[in-house]
Amino acid sequence: MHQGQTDQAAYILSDGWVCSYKLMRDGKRQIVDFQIPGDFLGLRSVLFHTADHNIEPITPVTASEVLASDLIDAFSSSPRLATAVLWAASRDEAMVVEHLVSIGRRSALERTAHFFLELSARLKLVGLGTVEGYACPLSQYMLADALGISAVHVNRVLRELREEGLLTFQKGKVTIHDFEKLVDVADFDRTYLDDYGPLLR
Amino acid sequence: MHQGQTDQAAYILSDGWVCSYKLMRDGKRQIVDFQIPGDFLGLRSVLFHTADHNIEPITPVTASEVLASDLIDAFSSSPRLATAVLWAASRDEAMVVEHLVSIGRRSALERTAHFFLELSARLKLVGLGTVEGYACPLSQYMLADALGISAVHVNRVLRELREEGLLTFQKGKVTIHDFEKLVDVADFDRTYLDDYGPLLR
DNA sequence: ATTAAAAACTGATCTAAAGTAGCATTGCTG
DNA sequence: CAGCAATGCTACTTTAGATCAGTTTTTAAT
Repeated sequence: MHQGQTDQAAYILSDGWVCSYKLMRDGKRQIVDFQIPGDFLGLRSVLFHTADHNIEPITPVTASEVLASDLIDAFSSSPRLATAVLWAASRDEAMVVEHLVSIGRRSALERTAHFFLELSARLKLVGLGTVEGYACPLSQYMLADALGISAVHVNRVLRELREEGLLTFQKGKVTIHDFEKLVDVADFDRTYLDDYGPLLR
Repeated sequence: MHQGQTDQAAYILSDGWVCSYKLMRDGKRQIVDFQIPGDFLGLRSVLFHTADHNIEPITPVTASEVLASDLIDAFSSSPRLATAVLWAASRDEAMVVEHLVSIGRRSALERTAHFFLELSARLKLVGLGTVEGYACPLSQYMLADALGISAVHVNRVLRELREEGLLTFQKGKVTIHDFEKLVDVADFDRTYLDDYGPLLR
C-alpha cells in the first residue's frame, strides 16, 4: 500500500511482520510502526479513503482482508464492535505517541532500549516472546528509520547496549540480559499496553 | 488531567487552546498536540480508563463534558456516530504521525515551518485563521517542547524564518509571508487534513 | 507608575549524532 | 563455488542543535 492510493482495504495480520512508514520528497523515510501478528492495519486508509502512509511486508505474511463497507456496516448490528475497533485505534495512537516522545525527548540509547522493550511487551502479549527475548526480523537500516537516527549510529548504540549487559540484538534475535536496568534506562512505563481492551472486560 | 488519573471524562473544546503532553521522570516534557476549538480531547483516557498523558489549558477555555458511558451507549442508537468518533480519532492519529515524521526526519527549521502550516490549516478549518495568518497564544518554551528542540534554538529558528521572509511569529500572532515557499521548505502535504469526515458525506 | 517576573533574545562553547569511507560477514544466485 | 549484494561493523571528521550565561523586552500585579 502506498501514499495516495485510494480505496484500500484494512487487514488483520495473522502471520509475519509488516512496517508502516512515510516517505519524504528527498527520499528520507520515517517508519511509524511495525505490525506483528494480531495487529489491525490500514484502518486510517479506509476511513480517509486514501492511504496517507505506506505499508510493506518485512517477512512473508498472511492476513485477512476487512472491507471498509463490511466494517462500517457491522457497527449497526454490533455497537460493541465499534467500541472495540475504536479501542484498537486508540491503542495504536498511544504507541505512536510513545514513539513521538522517544524521538523527541529520549537519547538514541534510551530510545533504542524503549523500542525493544515495547516490542517485547507486544510480542509477549501474542505469545511470540518470553522474558528472555524474541525473534526479530529487522535490519539495522529499518531500526535506523524507525528510531530517527542513522544506521551507523544504530550499530554503535547496539554495541553499547551489548557492552553494558542490557540487551543483544544479533542474527535476528533479541536477547534481554537485564530487564530491570533496561526499564530504568528507557524510562519505560510498566503498565503500558497492559490493557486488553473492552471485549475482555 | 494528569498521567495515571482514572475515570476521566472526554471533552469537546468550544473555546480556547489546550495542550496535551507527556512528562519524563527527569522532568523533560514532550508536547504531543495542541487542541483548538472544535477538537475532541481525552478520548484515549476514557477508553483506557486511565489517562496516559497530561492535558492543560493554555488560555482560559470553555468545553463540553462527554461522559464515557454516554458516549459508548450512544453507539448503539446511532452507529453513524461511532464511525464519526472513529474518524476523529484517526485524524488525531494522522496528526501525531505527521508530528513524529517531523521530529524524526525534518530539521529544526523544516519542522517549525511544518508546525505552523499545520496549525494554519486546522485554524482555517474552524474559521480562526486566514491565508495571512492567525492568533497563536503559545510561548517559545511550549514550541520547544512540542518541536523537540531547545527554547534557545526555537528563538534562532524563528529569527531565520523571519529573515528568510517566510513567516513571523511575534506577540501572539503568526503572519505567513510566503505560503508557497513554506510548503516547499516543510515538505507539507497540501491535501493533509482536507477531509471533513463521514458526517459531511 | 513601579516593580516583579515571565518571555524573548543573543553569543560562546560543547556534544550527541550525522556523515564519510572503508573493511568484514553473510547469504544468495547464476 | 565464485561473485555480488545486502548487511554489519568501525574509525575519523563534521555539524546541528544543546547548554550555559547572560541581557533586553514585554506583561502583569500592586
